[in-house]
Amino acid sequence: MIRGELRLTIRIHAGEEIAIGPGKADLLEAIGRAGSIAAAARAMGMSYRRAWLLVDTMNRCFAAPLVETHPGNRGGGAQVTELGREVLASYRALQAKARTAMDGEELQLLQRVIGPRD
Amino acid sequence: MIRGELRLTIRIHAGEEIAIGPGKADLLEAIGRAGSIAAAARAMGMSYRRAWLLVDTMNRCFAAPLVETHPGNRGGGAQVTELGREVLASYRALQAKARTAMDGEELQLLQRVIGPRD
DNA sequence: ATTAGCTATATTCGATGGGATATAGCAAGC
DNA sequence: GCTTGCTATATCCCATCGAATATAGCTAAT
Repeated sequence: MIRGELRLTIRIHAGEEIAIGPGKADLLEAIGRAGSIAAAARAMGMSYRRAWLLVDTMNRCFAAPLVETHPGNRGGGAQVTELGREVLASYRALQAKARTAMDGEELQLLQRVIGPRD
Repeated sequence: MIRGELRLTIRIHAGEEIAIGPGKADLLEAIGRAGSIAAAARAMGMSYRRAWLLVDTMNRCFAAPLVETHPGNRGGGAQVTELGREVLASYRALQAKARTAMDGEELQLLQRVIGPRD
């Protein structure tokens, strides 16, 4: 019998665009680890184009860039800025707070009544 | 200067499908008010087809239907079942708990650093 | 019986998102 | 100076989503 899986999505919008959400947060982390947009994209199994577009949106939505980029092979790549780290940490903190806040009887009820067929 | 708008999305998955999320919860409420899928769809500005598909998914994902339907003009329509009301109430409670849990300095930081341009 | 308005379903079409691909420019190492 | 692997961008193609449309069956009121 399949039980319900909770998925919580936090997005912060800036007008029409999504300044940060789950995908962008993950990408930010991946860039921090990988040191470049291209390597982060490969690690996440996403196209460079998509990763670049996400970074571009983030950088445009915030008061200052979350990711700094430099062209070139050995000297090039991308780094997460100080603001980027702050934003990421705040986003993760929000996720954690929301997640723990939801533990309770309502969630258990919902998960309990999820489909006993297939 | 545009400030960030928070959007919190709670989804409960049953395998591949979404058993309930923000759109289905709103639809459930609209059906409760309108008394039919068709009227609810009109009220929400969505096609009957889409509304029906959402209802179908909900009914299949849960242990018992959240919406009971009856064909026909005057005697027909759709009602939210007791389980449907429970699920909706629980979902709304989860939303409220998560929303209030997120109020704090992290959220304020995020909203403060959202784009001062355009 | 006819009509109205619902459920239930198939088909078609247009918009959108994202992958794949192709350049072009740049910086460091060889 | 050549190569490599990054950034930055345009183009094309395909899959998916949902609106629009078209039936068909049902039920109650007229």
